[in-house]
Amino acid sequence: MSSNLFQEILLSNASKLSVKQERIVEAAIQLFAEKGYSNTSTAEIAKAAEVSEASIFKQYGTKEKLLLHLIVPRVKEFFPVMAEEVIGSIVRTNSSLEGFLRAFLQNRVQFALENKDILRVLIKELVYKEEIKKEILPYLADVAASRLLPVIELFQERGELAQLPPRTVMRMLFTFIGGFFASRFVLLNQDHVTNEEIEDAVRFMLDGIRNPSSD
Amino acid sequence: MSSNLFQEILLSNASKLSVKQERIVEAAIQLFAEKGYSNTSTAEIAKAAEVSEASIFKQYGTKEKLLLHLIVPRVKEFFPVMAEEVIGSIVRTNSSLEGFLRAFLQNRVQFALENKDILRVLIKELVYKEEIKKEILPYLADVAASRLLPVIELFQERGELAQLPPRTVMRMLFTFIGGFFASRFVLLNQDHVTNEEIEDAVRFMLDGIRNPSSD
Amino acid sequence: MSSNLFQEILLSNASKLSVKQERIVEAAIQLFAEKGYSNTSTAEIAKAAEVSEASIFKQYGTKEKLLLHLIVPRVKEFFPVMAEEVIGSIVRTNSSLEGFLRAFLQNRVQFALENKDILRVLIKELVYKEEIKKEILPYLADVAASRLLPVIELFQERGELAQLPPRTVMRMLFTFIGGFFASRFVLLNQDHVTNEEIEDAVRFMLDGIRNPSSD
Amino acid sequence: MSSNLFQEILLSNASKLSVKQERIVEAAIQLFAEKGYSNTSTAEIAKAAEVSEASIFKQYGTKEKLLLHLIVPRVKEFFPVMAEEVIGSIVRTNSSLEGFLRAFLQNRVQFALENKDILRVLIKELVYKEEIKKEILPYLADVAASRLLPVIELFQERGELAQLPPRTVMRMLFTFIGGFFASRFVLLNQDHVTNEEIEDAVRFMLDGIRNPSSD
DNA sequence: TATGAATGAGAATTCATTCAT
DNA sequence: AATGAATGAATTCTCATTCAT
Repeated sequence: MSSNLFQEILLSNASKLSVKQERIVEAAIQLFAEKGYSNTSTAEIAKAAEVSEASIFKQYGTKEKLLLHLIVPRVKEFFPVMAEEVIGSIVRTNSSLEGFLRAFLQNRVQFALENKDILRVLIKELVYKEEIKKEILPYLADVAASRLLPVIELFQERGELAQLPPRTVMRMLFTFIGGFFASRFVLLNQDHVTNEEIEDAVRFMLDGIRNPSSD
Repeated sequence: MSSNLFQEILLSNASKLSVKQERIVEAAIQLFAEKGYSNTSTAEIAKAAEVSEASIFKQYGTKEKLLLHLIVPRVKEFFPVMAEEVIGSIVRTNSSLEGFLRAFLQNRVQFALENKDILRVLIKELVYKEEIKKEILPYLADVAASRLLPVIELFQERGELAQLPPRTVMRMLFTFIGGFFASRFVLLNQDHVTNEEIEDAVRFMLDGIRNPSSD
Repeated sequence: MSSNLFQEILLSNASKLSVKQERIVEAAIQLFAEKGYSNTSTAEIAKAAEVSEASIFKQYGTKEKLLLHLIVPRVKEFFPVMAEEVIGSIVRTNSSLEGFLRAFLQNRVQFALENKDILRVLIKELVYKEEIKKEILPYLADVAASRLLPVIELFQERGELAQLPPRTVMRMLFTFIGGFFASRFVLLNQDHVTNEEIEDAVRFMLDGIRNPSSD
Repeated sequence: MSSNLFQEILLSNASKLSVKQERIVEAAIQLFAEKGYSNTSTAEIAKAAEVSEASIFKQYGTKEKLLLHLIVPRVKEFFPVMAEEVIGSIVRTNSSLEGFLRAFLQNRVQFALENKDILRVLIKELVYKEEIKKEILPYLADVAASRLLPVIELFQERGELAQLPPRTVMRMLFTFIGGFFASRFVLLNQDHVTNEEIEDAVRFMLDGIRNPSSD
């Protein structure tokens, strides 16, 4: 029943939100980020947004649709943008693999910090809610793969990247980057990420932990 | 209020469970693993376990205590064991860093597959439930650090491991391994892990993705 | 935790109640009066009031708050009024001690009969529920003392009242009048009080049981 | 269904209680006295008595029977004794009305203090529980009347007591004494009663509050 | 005699949702 | 467009009671 909700909302062009609707969205994001969708009642959202519960339902129909209305537009905005703005531009500037990874991570961390709450909601519900997972995970995987694989292949052609199957490289990067975002923003609830941390991460992705001079 | 629950249960020696009580535990683990603690009602658990709801509460007092009674003993069992059995033994056999990582990952993946549901519960609630996170995460971090840091230092002395701050190495490994377990067992809900996957992971942790011959 | 409930409700100006809300109040008073707060379920109240249980909780939050919302406004109304309307006016008309006691008792009995159920609730819970006792008894004692002591002193000045410590007189009167109301309206559940009973009571308060001509 | 319970227990000769049974009785009396029968669970009693809940039910069948087993034997012991020991003896010693009232009140206050908890239970449940009231109140009234009326008539013959209908005198005394006990031991939960208080009460019962020299 | 284990029937409370105004 | 009022269906938890051992 909810399997088409994601598509629906994905394709719909979000109309401008009124002041009250904006308040609902903000309150919901914040509460969902903190306590999770399942542990947040519509009454709490209404109170935090200073609107009536009825208004929420008038606007969004069900609590689940509200969740999707929060997540989907940001997901749409998050990953596709990754393609053009981030990857494309960087690659064309003939940057090194290291430069690319650094810029990519910096850029996405920046974005995550600016959208921290919605990211927390996304990660939490991706882990917790089967419906969300089933709807969004394949989409994320597809989009991300279509953006990242060409880059990986490009760097392999340039000889900067180990000759592993591109999908293997991608999987490793996703595993690490996913772990990075989940641990920093959800588990540790960090409000900022130091340059050092980013450098460590870039270094790890590039070279791992082995002492290169050990033979 | 619940901050002592963890300690309490951690220190308590679980008494033997009757058949019905065993059924409660199994049903709860399975349901929590699938739908999450917050989306599982005690009525569902009772039905799945074929006991009365009252029996659950007689035994565990509250739903939250039930959750902790599922998680805590396994967490106790999971990590400390890591020290002696896994790390210790492996290190003493003078194995290489690569051998250690491979054995470690194989061993923990094996353990995870044997305790998949409880691991899923743990990861889900670690991400979702503030109380669980606050109680268990520091404990996990402590135990894990006390086990892993000596190993890291050992391999650094042997010159096999890059001369990075041990805590940095540890953080990177946790990030990756955490991402590995969370993605495989929670997001993808895999029932097995191929050798290839493990080899890829070991390779990535050791050497990253850079082409070593690129200079 | 409930110690501020009384104050809260005491100070709050009850808003107008809808028809259904009025029905809740009536049903609750009647049931609490008959069976006591602790032996009345919210389901029973809902059924008697022909509303849903949810409506009760939407309106009052908890069962205990409902109880206080029944009691407090009436207590407020009951005793202060005693001051101006009853005592004040009577005293100023230069009535005798006997006339005062008679009028006072008649007036309060009249009031009690008109508010019999709520009085029964009050007395029952005053006796039974520590929280109610702790919150309301001191308030009742204060208000009553502040009204009655001046009257006692006035009649002592006039020489109509025995030269006993005013507080002693007050305590005796409270003991007797409290016993009178509790026995008549709670124990015996009387629906009316005869003039004869009032006269007997007035006589007893004034002169006790001793034969005055016995010396 | 419970209307014969009282008679049953009243007529049964209580057998000696075992140690555990004694503990049950003590725990129940104390808890009922504090929180009331309706707000005390059998689980609490079992815990306080350090026996199993099953033992309580084995012994007493139902919670209500337990209550009656606590109350009835003491009520039996309380009032009949009043006849012989208290009233009879005092009257025959040709004591004055004042002496009688003083001795009576002193004696019953003493008894009440020695059995404070059971008295609190009795008063609370008399006020709160219809079944208890219906069963015990008539019995109390009967016994008390049969003891007190002869005394009243005796003092009237001696001319010490006002020439009022004996039942009227009795009712006034009950009202006052009931109010005295209820307020001191239940509402105020006093642990002792001063001589002064007793003197004040005796004085009030005898002479009321009127200034005798006012004519 | 004593009790550990189990439970059916309720209890208070919460929740997402509807609808008339 | 917004909401106050209302609720059916759960939800967590409690309770007196039973019974096999």
